[in-house]
Amino acid sequence: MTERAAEPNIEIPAHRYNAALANAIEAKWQDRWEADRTFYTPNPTGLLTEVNSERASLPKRYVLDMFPYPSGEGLHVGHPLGFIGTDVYARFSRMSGFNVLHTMGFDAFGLPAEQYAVRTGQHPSVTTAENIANYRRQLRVLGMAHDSRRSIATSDPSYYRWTQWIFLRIFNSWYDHEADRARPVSELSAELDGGTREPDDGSTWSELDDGERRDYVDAHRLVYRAEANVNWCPALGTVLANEEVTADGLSEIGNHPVYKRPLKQWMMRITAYAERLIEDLDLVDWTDSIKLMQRNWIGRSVGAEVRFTVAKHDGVDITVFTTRPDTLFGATYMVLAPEHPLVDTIVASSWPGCPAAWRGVFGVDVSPPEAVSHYREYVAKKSELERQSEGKEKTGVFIGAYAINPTTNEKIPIFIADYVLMGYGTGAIMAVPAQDARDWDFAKQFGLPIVRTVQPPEGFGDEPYLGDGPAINSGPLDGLNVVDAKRKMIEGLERGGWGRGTTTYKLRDWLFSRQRYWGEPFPIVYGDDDRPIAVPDAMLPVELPEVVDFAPRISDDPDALPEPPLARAEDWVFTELDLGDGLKKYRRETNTMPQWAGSCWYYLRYLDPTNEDAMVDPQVEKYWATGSRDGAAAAGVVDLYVGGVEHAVLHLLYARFWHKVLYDLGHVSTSEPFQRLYNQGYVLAAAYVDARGVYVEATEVVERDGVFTFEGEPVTREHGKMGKSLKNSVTPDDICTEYGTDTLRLYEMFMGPLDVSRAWNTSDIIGVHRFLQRLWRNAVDEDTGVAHVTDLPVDDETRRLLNRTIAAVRADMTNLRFNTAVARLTELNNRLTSVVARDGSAPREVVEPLLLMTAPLAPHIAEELWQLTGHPSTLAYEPFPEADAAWLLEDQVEIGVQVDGKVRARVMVPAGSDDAAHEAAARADAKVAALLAEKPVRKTIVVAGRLVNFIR
RNA sequence: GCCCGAGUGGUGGAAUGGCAGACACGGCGGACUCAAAAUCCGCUGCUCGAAAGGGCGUGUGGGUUCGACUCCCACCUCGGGCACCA
Repeated sequence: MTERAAEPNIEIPAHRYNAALANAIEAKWQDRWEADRTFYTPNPTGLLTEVNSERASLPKRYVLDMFPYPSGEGLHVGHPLGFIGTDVYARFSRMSGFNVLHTMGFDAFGLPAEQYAVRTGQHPSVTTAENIANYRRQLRVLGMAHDSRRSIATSDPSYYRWTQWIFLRIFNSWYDHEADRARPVSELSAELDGGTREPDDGSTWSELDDGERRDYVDAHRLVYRAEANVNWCPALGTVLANEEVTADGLSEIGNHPVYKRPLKQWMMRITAYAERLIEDLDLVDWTDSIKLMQRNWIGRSVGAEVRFTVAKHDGVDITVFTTRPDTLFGATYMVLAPEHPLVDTIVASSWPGCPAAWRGVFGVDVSPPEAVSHYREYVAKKSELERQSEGKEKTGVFIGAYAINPTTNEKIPIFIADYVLMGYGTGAIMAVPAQDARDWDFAKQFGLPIVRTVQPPEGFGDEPYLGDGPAINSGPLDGLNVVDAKRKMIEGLERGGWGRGTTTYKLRDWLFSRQRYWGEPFPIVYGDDDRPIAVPDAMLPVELPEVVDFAPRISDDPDALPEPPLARAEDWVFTELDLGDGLKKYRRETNTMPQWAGSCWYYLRYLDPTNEDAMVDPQVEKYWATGSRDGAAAAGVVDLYVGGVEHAVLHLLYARFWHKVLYDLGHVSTSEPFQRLYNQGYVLAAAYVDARGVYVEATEVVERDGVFTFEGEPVTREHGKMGKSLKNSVTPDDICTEYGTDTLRLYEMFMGPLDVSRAWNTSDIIGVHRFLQRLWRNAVDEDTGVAHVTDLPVDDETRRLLNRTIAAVRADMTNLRFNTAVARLTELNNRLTSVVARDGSAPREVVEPLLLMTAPLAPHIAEELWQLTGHPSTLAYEPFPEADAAWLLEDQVEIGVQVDGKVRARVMVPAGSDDAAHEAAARADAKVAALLAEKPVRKTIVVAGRLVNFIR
């Protein structure tokens, strides 16, 4: 602000709306909303029924933000963009007659708190509590109308008790593919015991002993343990998910080297839901681009599995997956993933006659097994960046063995190469260089034969051909197009027992365990036989032990073994429990859950956060999931979910997966969690880089004539996402102090459409601040602080503008177009300014609807003015204004007159007049008449109320 | 490399087949003031013109249409996502 109150002869009116007054009003209303419990949302039954209880009979609307990780930095103005958007929408929804659920929790487990703890010795629970307190303070300053009782933190034992409870529901389930849903494993055991179901692995149930039966059931659970090739990061002492490793092979957090190594891990069988996760995207209102991202991530592909026999190894088969079974005649070699289990079985002890290049780059003297182990080492070390820079350069090693192509009976060499991944399909491919770009590059590199099986068009070059065409060199398939050839090949494979049509997914099972301290402990113990046993529900939560040394055992040695911090809490790990058969000794699971676990279901806990008997009361769940709402029946419980697009795949997919398991088991009544998803844009800001390429503090950069300097040194300007790393943060606290919260809220909503990234520019804020100042001045005498409103009617033109504004703002609010809503309100307010200048007072007929429409955006000033204009109670539940249709119509409308598509004149016509009247009015214009006199008119187009176009 | 999205005044943006540039910032001018600030009023896409008025204009090039920022094709640039997915 540039108020110069300190200078002597300056008179600022005593009641001018400036930062000081705004802050006083804001503090007053924030205190009052809290004291009056204004935004408590009633449940229809159960624990949270006592305040605002009459609203529980209204249709419900559930508005949700992606909850934040409470970092030590606090919020910058980029964070609340979505929060303000949902707050505006929630306030608008309350005024539109909905019982609105809106609150804010904290995704409080996670690596940053743990790393900070390792550095400083401060316990993560202490820093987390401090950070949450700071976030709550900042959110309160922003004027959020949250139901504070419903806030949760995922690291709170009263919350993660239920995360563990859900884990056990999933652990105790299996996927019944015939019924296409998850069912309790107790039912699986009962069916096997009762003989109504046979094991699906060829064994006979009655011949299995108790241990084998348990192993069978364990192997079918939705949560299971498996050796997984994981990203082991010795420096963090933990295993990272693929998604947490950067493109150059470093940990996303901390940039430490990451090595691949096999390790026994907990997995969740999300792949069982692959098909439903794709299909049910049709039920939700998400943007097509987000749906497409999820579909691509799940990556369904339809094709066939083909069995190849291995020459000189009787009974050893390799099964491959291919999307192009029609090209089998052109399979001239085969590639296994380097870690494929059959490699060690079939690798030759010495090279058969083969080109030297096939032996790899490890020297001519090494044997095939040595070459294999060298290559595996090479692959484990190779970073993603190095692979990327290789481009079309392919690497691999011939393992000295041959497979038989079942269609040609020819021997084809078997290679290992890192372009084949163990986690996709069967970890083995048949290579068809003529019809696949990667196989083509590999074949060219290693001098392997290329046989076309699809006829490319005339003039096609020396390249792989991926298009359609008649089959050639393919025996009985010759002449068929790709689709028909695929079908015929699959029939042939199935008849001959060489394969079958099948579908695979890119999606892999979810690696669920972490070797960290600051996460949910698994509710799992091990008995003497080392088989996992679920901790009974009654013993939940399994609380994190209060260890002193919670740091993971970090190491520079890539061969070091992961040791979770919890393993060192021996008093906790070794325990005596009575699991129904007397006190016995058990060992606790020492892995913890990933951060995604807590965020998979927080929206369900918001429904009934204080319930100690259930995750959520079933009746409460039913109300918020299926309770009457405005439109058609919905598949998702949350009506509007707003958050960053960076969660487009992982979080949203994991949460959908958990929700579907809970749905299958009857714990929730909708098949999807989030009905409407909206991705807000990022707040960008200028950032400055010095000569060394290091970011400098943006607030201290000086501009002169387009040249930017920092401490006298020239710096370069860039644009990037606001945040600590670019040193360009602006905090909401500073803006609230300098202009007021309402100004900040209004500015963030006015900057642009919610879903578009926008540049922060503090100097633009003054515009919306002036809007509020003018609104205040229109309703209140700046000298006395008393409202000057009149009950006299307004002129017709103003009344028309009022009603047009109401109609437009209502539509904008519904569609989250807050930027244009602010523009419409500004227009109306500017009109009101002229009316006040003319009449000396403001017509209540305009002021009141204007206040009510402004209230969702700038609630504090709206409440204050509502009170000053004579209303004792809050406007939070006042009905949102409705337009009077009679005043939406004009007497006269201006239309454009085009001659040959060019606008040449504008004329007035009576509203609702017919085409002939439009044309007559247009022809009556002197300029138009002059133009039309030059040449005859061939055709006339009239769009009523819009334009007339004369074509000559 | 593949996939998705976006390119409109000096700036943020508005208009989803029908009068391009709403609203705001910035700029220019005026009123008020000794003066400045604040406030209020007016002008502000580029260009030719003293003016009246004309020409051009939504990344580029084509196309569909009486009419295209909007739909289609190709290209360019920027942003985001993915990593050899058979």
